[in-house]
Amino acid sequence: MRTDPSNGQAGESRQTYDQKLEFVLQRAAEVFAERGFHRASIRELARATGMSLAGHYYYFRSKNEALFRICDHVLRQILDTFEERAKAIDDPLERLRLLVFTHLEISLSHMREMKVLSHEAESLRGEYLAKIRQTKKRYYDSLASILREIRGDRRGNGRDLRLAAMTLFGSMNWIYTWYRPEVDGEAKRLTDFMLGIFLRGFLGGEGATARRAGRILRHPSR
Amino acid sequence: MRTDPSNGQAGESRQTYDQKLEFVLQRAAEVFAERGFHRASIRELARATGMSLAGHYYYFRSKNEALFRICDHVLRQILDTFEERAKAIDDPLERLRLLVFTHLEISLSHMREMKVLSHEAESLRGEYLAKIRQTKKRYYDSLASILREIRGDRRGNGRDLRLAAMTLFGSMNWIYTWYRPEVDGEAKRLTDFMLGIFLRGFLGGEGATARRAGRILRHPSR
DNA sequence: TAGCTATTCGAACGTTCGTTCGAATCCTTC
DNA sequence: GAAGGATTCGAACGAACGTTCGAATAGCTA
Repeated sequence: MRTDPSNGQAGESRQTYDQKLEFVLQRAAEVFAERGFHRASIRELARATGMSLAGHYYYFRSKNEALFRICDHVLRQILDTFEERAKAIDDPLERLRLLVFTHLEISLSHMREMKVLSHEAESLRGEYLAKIRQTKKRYYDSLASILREIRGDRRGNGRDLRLAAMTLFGSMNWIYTWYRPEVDGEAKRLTDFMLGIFLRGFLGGEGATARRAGRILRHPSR
Repeated sequence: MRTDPSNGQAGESRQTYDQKLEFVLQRAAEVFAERGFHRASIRELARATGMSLAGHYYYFRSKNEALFRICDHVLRQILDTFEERAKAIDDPLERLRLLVFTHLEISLSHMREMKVLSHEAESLRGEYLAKIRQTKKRYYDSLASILREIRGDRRGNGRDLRLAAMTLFGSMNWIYTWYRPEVDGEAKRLTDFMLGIFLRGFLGGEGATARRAGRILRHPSR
């Protein structure tokens, strides 16, 4: 049995393994999203992939590892994409728009993985849970630091900042419970809407930053 | 075996039965909230109540019925409390504040039940699921109609209204994932904060309604 | 105290679960 | 076409699950 994907022989076979792993995890995400992690069995996963029950254990050590990989992958995808895109951006308002847009864009294109992440990640145990929480915290810190910068530490306190961040995360992470693509439009529209509500609310509609936010909200740069 | 609580003999014994049922469901909510509905077993519930495994089937027909009762009870509690309180209130801004406050107040005082409702209700099947969804829709319609009244149908469209309602619900329903009473304060503070963000954002900071909302937000009536 | 009903229990049933293991098959390389 | 690792499979394991059922107990009424 192969113990570590990176140890395999190089070339074509390596690629095939990674592709199949991705395929298996994608189907797993669909099954977990539809049925819930604990209710879904690996026998159902077998039905969804066309493989045998035992065959899946070639791609993950346990059901929990499969869950971890799904959660970790989509969470890192959001965080990495945001950090890559934000490298060239200094304006905190633009960085906030980028964070919201990236979050929503990946949420809509990976709805099932996001549902699994939001809904089932806390079922993880031990090291798996610790790693996911650590990445989530890194993500939260990114948002909090942007908000702190936007507000310029002139008003409010740390508790308000925490509430603001959680309020925004709540709006975004709740999407998987109601979003329907044919009704609700695409990521850009949702970004304009949710960022609009949040930013006007967060800045209180007064001051120079708020007026600049008003211009950005009326003429979004992307 | 008793088939319907309301058929029992009257008086003390009746009261005892209802009290014990409430006790059992409260413990069940704690276990379901902590472990998740599918992972939690009735044997664990037995450990939490001090009763035997079989004894629980005197209070509910199935594990699914227990879940339904928990969800239905807390959902109705929010809706009924809000409708009762809102009877005497005409101003839609005040009604919105009442809705948010009631939702948050009951969320904080029944955090475990709310977590079960938000997290596990979609695991229900058949008639149970239909009933919960129906009540949720009634609740959504209440909010949507208030928002429509506030906006006065002057701007935006039905889709925007839907997004606004879901954005607000998202902020409120996400609370169970992060709320810590010693850090985040009580329902009134959360209401002022979340309603403030949402209302300024929803009204766009312009027009007479927005100015009136500004006054209400600065001098909350409760 | 006797009798009746409400309440609780121990024990078991059939099912499904995650996981393991040795064998079978596939695919590449020589 | 033989060799050898990569990949897949059938079959089975023990454990845990939701639910049932008849018996036992508790508590009230007569």
